[in-house]
Amino acid sequence: MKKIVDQITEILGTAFVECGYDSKYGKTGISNRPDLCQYQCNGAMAASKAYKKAPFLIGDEIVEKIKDNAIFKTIECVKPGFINIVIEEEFLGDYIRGIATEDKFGYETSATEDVIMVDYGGANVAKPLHIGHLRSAVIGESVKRICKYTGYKTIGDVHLGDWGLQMGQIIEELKLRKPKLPYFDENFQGEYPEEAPFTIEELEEIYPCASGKSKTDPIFKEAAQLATLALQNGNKGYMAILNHIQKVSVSDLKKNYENLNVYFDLWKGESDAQPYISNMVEKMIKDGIAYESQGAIVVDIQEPEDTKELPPCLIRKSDGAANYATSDLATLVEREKLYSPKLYVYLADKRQNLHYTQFFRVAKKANIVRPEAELKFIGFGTMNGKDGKPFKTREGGVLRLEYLIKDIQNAVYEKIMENRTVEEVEARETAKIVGLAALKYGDLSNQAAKDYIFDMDRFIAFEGETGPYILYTIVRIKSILKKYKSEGGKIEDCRIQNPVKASEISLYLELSRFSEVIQNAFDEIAPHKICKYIYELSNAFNRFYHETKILVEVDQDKKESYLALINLTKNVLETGIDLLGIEAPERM
RNA sequence: GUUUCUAUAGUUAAAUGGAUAUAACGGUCCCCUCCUAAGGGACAAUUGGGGGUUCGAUUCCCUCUAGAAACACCA
Repeated sequence: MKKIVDQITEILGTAFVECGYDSKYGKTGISNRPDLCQYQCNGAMAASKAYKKAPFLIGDEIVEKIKDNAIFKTIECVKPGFINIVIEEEFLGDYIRGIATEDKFGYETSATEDVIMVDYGGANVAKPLHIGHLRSAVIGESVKRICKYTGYKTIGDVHLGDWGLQMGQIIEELKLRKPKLPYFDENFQGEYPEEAPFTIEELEEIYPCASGKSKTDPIFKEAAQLATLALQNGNKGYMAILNHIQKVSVSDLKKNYENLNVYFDLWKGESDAQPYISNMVEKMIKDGIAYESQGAIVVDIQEPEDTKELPPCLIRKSDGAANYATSDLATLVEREKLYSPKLYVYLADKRQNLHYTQFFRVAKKANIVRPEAELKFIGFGTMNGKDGKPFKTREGGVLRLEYLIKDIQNAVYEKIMENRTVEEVEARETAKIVGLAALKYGDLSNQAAKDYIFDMDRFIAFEGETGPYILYTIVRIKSILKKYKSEGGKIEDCRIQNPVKASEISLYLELSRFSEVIQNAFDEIAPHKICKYIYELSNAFNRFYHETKILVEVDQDKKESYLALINLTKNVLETGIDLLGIEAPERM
């Protein structure tokens, strides 16, 4: 269904053309002065310069041309040259009746076969998720869902950190602890055991221990580097260990991500790119793109139009091992081969900006991706404590993600128990859902690129722009609908009438914005736009709710219209939170 | 040193170059005979400094100040 703003833009665009101006001046948007009008067009002012004519003269001409159109209740040109528009209730009513029955509330999908690859999560094997992984998972999941909703085939890849020095460190430490394992016996011929020689708990202890040693003990560090290289050269025993590490870690990570409502389509890792590396690097050298510098292989990425200096990208270390950029590039080789995405979205800490700039440029320069493929980096800021510094535990350590989630769920539980008399089991269940929503909404409602302050009390508040407030609104609607159904009513039979009261019109207008918001959130890859929208929609509903008695309304048509309206509101809100990766409980 | 990002009410955050900068929290006040008051309404309060481009700048450009970060063999 064509969006209301687009319909108006088209009418105005035609009028501009008929009056001898360019159609682009017809561009109309939501008014930022709701007290004056619902929609506004600023084209007359822009046109005034191009056509050397006073803006209000142009505006008047346009208004004169279309003022009799049935969709406008009022249309006028004011002060410098704004064209202010209020639409007819009937037109609005028609539109809302339309979106209530259409798939995706009338959102016109791009409906292509194109693929969007979302690279997020970024967990490392052998290492539990900590708060540093929160934003990538939460924002990435939402971005993936938004892309999918707009009609693209979307693939989410966790892209595990399972390669590089960290693996060498673990192998070396394991060798010191259990030297008799067959993996370390070069003459071992048989099959390696199926069972991993460690549990996830041991692994999570081995890794920081090894990584610490590597910093203080140069002998250990060298051994770890050798092990890394051996692994990268395909040492059989080491590969088998890597396999164990992956298996043990992935099943644990899956569980943890599931608790966050985050699901990946692919569980690939850096190690999967390994087979592509040598050919890729050789080709780049042969093509004259990559060259040797200080023993390493690098690629220049400076371009003539650059005003600033960009350091070259290192794609092979002097000891011959692969590094970060190498595996990212080689991963692209595989992704191009298997999926040829139209768009790649990478989510990572914004501090990695330079790395992504370098790696994208190399990918383009070496033709690793097709020229038309687009590579986008969404860098996000850090989650800080109330002191404005990166969030730490009381002891100054890095907080495990599961503990953070538990903390917030417990806090919500306390709050539910002090307010209501709900069964403990139900309160626990509700607190789980609401707590997660509070955390995710608190994160997603900020622009990704900015740092934000984690304030538990604010996030779990039921007032203000918070997850719980949105969920509360949904629950409230559900409870009215449930009551209606229990009295024998059928929501499916209810038909939406044209809006009458101001609060009703506002609610209709909010609902009509849905498609626009989705498009905007997708274009800018900005989940916070959806947060803002569902918050405003909730507000519009609550205002309407406050002054409208729904179930006791005596006029049957009106009552049914209200019910259909709030049902639609609920559906839109539920779609909205789903795009954020949030769920709503039945009761709160 | 070079480069990047950030700067908005007391606090936390919004704003395709548009009108009187928008919300929330906190503050002051008001509203339940009523489907969840876990709600609604009212009031006070903000664009770091200085230039420029523009009819019009929180937004674009320059500069200063303050904070954060990245700068080849970690990922």
